[in-house]
Amino acid sequence: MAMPSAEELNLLHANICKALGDPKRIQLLYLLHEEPRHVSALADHLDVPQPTVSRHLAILRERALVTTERDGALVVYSLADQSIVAVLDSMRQILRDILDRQADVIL
Amino acid sequence: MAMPSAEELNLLHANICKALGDPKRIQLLYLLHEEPRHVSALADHLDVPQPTVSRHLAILRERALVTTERDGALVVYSLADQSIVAVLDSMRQILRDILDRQADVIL
DNA sequence: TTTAGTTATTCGGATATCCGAATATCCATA
DNA sequence: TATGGATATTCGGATATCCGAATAACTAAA
Repeated sequence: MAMPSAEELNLLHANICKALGDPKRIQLLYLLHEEPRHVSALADHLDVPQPTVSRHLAILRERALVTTERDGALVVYSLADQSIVAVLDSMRQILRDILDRQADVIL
Repeated sequence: MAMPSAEELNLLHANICKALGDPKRIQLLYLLHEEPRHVSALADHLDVPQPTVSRHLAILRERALVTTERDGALVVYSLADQSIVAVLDSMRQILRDILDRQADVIL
């Protein structure tokens, strides 16, 4: 993947968007923006079972959106690139504008 | 949907990301950023059957990311909010940074 | 009102994603 | 090396998404 073609880049781009396309994963990224956290702390914050969080984290990890570091028995997750939350914030602003303009948006 | 809860907002947010999570739809948004275009023009540019483009456009339309205007027999699509491409560009930059750092990213 | 051109929808099967539950793996400590 | 806590993975069925093909719906012009 030294020089991805425009087509490959679009595919990777879409895969990142797909990784963001889940409410739990969005919350995970915002939580990790506050501070690095280990898995069970994230599971507590999201109030979902630990295996579910681990699967979501694996998806973010495969896309290289988060990184991991071992701390004894814990695995601490961090954002690979803090600017991902800026992207999420921009999208949220667009969403607010859309909601202001019209209300018949698919839930 | 006057005052969406944080949870609802996350869901809408994820739905927008999901709408972006397809290479064809990303290309559609970039094409519409260049200029408003009608359906068959978009189909030609993407080299996919017209019904496929219409279905992708419907997904973007349901999320209010694009708007339509009739011009005789044609239906002209436009970006509802031009800043969506800024978001896509930011994501693309993050993607480039990721690719620069490591190569084992899921295709 | 017929015809031709443009766009939207439906149907079907293949594929992908989701989650709960169970379990495997890894690590530190005793 | 045995134990317990933390994390990752696998399996299964339900659900969602994808695309090609066929067709329906709409528009303008004859």
